[in-house]
Amino acid sequence: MAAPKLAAFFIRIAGGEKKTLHKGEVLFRAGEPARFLFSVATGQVRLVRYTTEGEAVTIHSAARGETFAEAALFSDVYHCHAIAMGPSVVHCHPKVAILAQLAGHADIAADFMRHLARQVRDLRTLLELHNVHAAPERVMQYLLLHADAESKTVSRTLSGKEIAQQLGLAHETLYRALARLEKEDKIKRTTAGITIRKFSLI
Amino acid sequence: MAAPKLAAFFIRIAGGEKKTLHKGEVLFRAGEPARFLFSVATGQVRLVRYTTEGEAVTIHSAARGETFAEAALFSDVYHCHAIAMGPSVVHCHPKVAILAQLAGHADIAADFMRHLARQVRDLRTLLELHNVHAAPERVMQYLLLHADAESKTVSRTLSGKEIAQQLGLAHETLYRALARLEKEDKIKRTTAGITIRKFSLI
DNA sequence: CGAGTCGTTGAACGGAATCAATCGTCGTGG
DNA sequence: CCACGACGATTGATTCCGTTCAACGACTCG
Repeated sequence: MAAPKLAAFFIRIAGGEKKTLHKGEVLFRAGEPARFLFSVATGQVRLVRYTTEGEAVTIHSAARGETFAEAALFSDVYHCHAIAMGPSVVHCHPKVAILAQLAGHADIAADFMRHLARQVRDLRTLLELHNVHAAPERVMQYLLLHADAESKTVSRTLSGKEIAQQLGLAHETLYRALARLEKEDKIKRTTAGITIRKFSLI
Repeated sequence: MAAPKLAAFFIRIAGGEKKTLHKGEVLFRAGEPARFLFSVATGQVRLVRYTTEGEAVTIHSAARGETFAEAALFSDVYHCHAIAMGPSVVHCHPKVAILAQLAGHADIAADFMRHLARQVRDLRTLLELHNVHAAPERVMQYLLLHADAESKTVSRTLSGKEIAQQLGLAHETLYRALARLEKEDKIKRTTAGITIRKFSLI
């Protein structure tokens, strides 16, 4: 995923301040003036809208390393609520500073576009992955897409639960799929990560 | 979805030439120099990679109105293959022309960033939608997100099959979900579109 | 007037979610 | 330093519902 890179990009051009949230704390509400973009250092922040009946509709769950509210750059107010799902730390990047940088430096603007385009591509790939119905197959393709080309290994940067959430699987299903793939000798699990035995992307 | 708007944006700044593809025709291959960005006028184009074993991995299915290969802007070569899934017409937008416009006009660059950011937001929303497991609920939330605020109606711009594909559902399941929602009096289907009876987003 | 596609409903199967329980590890505080 | 709690990883049993296969009417387009 390119999200961590985008977070680094934000930090580089804006120098954000940190903010610590406890579980359930509201970072911003719909209608409030949009002054910051955010990146998640630790924890998880969920963006939700509410129906007139009070039912919540989740727009996005930003996990560790991901950014959110980029659209705030082009909007006066936020259009959803941001709520911490657990104890979390977020970086706040002032919108005006980012806009100034983007307007003043064509190379920085190009960088930003590159990062957005990459994120679009990654999201579409992930979305396509969700259309693979068989769990072991979906996991295998995820691993193929994320494996290092040289070592054919996916490092343990994300926990199993986090990967399962990305893949839209229950974590039990993910572990079962991994166990099955290992039994079929398609992957090998070590402390370092998961190594692919048979396949690799051209 | 914002994709159609992005397509219009491309056309506005680049003036693309049309290209007609028959089913199975290859638009570009991985490794070829990236000279164009594309938008789908009619039909459907699929982006795929292949494993060393020859197994196809779909990266993205670009439907009518959507754009693809935006990442080509920042890459010398394409990193996947593009294949028409059926008889299709695509607009080809010369990369150099777009880059020149983006570099020369800060307002156009800002437009492009806005469109990319919107697309990121839409994709994340769609991704989140896939985590709703119950089909009627998923369909309901899709309708809530896409309904016109005034009329509370989703117009029939996409066919049922296309919506089902977006939602990651078999089309039969979508129709069953719609039938059930209508029986529960939550929606009303007319020739104009689908009207939401009870809910609406704040 | 066919051919093809969309919309719709039925029946049966399979597999993922869910509930539940266990084990290991890490950090924390007493 | 150890007891405790929290959480990740793992496996088992059961339920449920979405997929799949199948069939049919309606509609459009050539």
